[in-house]
Amino acid sequence: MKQPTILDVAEKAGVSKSLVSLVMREPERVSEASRAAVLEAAEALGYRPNAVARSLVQQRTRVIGVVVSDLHNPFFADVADGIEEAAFRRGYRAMISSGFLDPKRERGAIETLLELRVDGLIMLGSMMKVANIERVGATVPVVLVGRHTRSKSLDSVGADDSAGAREAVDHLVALGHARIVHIHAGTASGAPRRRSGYEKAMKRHGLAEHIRSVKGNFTESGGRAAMNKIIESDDLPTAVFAPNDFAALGAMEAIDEAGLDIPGQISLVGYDDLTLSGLPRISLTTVGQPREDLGREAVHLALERLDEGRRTARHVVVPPNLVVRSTTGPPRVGPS
Amino acid sequence: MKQPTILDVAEKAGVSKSLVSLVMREPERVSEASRAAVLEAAEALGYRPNAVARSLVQQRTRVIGVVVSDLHNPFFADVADGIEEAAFRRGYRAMISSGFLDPKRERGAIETLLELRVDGLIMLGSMMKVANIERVGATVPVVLVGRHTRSKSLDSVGADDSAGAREAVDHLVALGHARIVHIHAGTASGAPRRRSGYEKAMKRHGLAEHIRSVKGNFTESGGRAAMNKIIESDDLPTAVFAPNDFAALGAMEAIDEAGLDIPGQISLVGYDDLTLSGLPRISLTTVGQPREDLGREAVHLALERLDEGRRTARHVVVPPNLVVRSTTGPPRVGPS
DNA sequence: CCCATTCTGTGGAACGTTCCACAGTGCACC
DNA sequence: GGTGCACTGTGGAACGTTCCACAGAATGGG
Repeated sequence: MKQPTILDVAEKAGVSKSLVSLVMREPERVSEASRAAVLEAAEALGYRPNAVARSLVQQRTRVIGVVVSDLHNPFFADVADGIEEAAFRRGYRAMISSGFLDPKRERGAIETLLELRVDGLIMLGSMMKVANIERVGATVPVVLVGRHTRSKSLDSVGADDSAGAREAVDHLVALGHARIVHIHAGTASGAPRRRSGYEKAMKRHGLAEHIRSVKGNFTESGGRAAMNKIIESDDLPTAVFAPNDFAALGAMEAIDEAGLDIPGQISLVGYDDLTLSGLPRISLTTVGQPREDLGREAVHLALERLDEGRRTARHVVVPPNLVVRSTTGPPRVGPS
Repeated sequence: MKQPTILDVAEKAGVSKSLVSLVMREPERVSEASRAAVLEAAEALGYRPNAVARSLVQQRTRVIGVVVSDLHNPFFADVADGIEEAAFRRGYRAMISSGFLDPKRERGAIETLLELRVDGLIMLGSMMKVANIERVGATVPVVLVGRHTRSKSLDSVGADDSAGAREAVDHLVALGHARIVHIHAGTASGAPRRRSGYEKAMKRHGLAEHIRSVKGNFTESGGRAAMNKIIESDDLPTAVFAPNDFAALGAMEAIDEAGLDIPGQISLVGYDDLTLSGLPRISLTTVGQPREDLGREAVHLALERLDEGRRTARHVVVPPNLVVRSTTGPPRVGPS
């Protein structure tokens, strides 16, 4: 059970510990003979370098901490994939931890990661206040994903939610819709931009009078409740723009239950392009984000600070893309 | 950027480093006065214990490594949640790493985790050969989740796939089905048991002559392809039992496209009870597994070895439960 | 043939903790 | 009033690496 150390290898190979260390790190700088002896000894003993000891002396772990607000959200899983991939390629690894959709537990996860001395921190869909995160940013580089900020100390990367909302509205207007309602998700990560993007786009099309936002959130039940409220109101819109796919799914359920037809009576647009949104029975029109790119870009930002010494904040915005499926169509013409 | 150490705190508080350490670990053993002085100094400096140094001297990290074969599979996300939860409660934390559905990369993830000296390893849906994993088991406690093994050195926890398959068949037979086809997923994790469970249950019902397995796999496209083959064959069954929900979803698509009615003409049962299977438009009858329990049990097994010194392998089996939704119903009576 | 340079390899300090043996102080008890 | 014990606190060793200054041997140029 006790693992061999560098000293065991050195003894077995008949060399000093320093030489063993050198073989592990820069084999080309060691003579053929010693290198072979060391490698053979290491192999025979089943030696595995102790990253803990290395981290202690090097004052860095080559680990990037990733706090995911919700592991279940497939959106984050894709981003996390991109992060792991990119980190690995640059000689780092990612350590993923869940925030359990709770700012307190998220705070705890960060604290743990910092005690483990991760070199950088990437936050996916954080629920915490930016000011609190900024305090963390004083210790290690922090990158916010999917959340915009003007912070001077934090980096961020996210899709252009405002542009995404505009694309959604443009698409609906092009189909002939005017009475387009937005379900908004309050101040949640990215939600305000989607809302203002919707409002701006509506105005640009001269539809300011039809702007109407109903409070919901990023969950299925939130979308369902909001949609029910819309259905119960006396004027039914011809299209609904949900704040994300989960909410859209909830809205879809509410519409189905009300016996209304999608897209015949109500067109529906989501946001995020989850895998499940592409299932034939769902086939939701939605705004996609380049998820793995977001992850890769986040790693890149962290490493710029870590390895290249950048000190000023950068905020990267990537363009979203509309994915048209079967939940949108032209509105029914004339009075129903 | 340089973080304060225990020595900085000791100096500021005017005590020895040992005392600071003691305050951090067992505050009640320190006099009121010194404790206050130390805590105040720590707070003022923003001191955060260095887990790397602690791990080095304690020869343990209190971290459990989790290798997930595929982060996108929501099934694993749920299990991972249970793991993190249970680990945290017992004073450990989980470090999640992806295997990217590739044995080689899985192997790499394990190696990295071992270099970081995780105290235990939990493998979710591993793609590696058991023999290779057993070698790892010589170093740290390893728990296999969702995969059965008779290994003498590895622990495992999984649902009783055979019983789950039986429940599925029993349900279909109770509805009046006899021509029940199984889409099998070859030798993939858990698949053989589901298949043999199906066969045994069919025999028990005296339906041995109707046993029919079609090759598929655990993916949507695999389920779709298998279902298409079934549809093209000249005798259409009245019910299909898929190896998991993804495959069932693929089968559902194939059935929809063929213009057949579910459950009118074909009943469909999946396996895993993914969240998306509960969506109203999908509403798949499926066999559920207590996912978070699996995670909790896995942590428990690892900690039994770690903290209680168990040395013999344990294999825990938890019962699955059938979730009846809308894709199953009585077969159409008489000749179609 | 001597000196400078390159090539290999070495020993010790350092990283930031924990843990252990031990020291001093004060108090109760006989 | 001495003895023993509980209570607080201390200093040093240890954990397994990396890194640095340096040493000795080999090589090459003049």
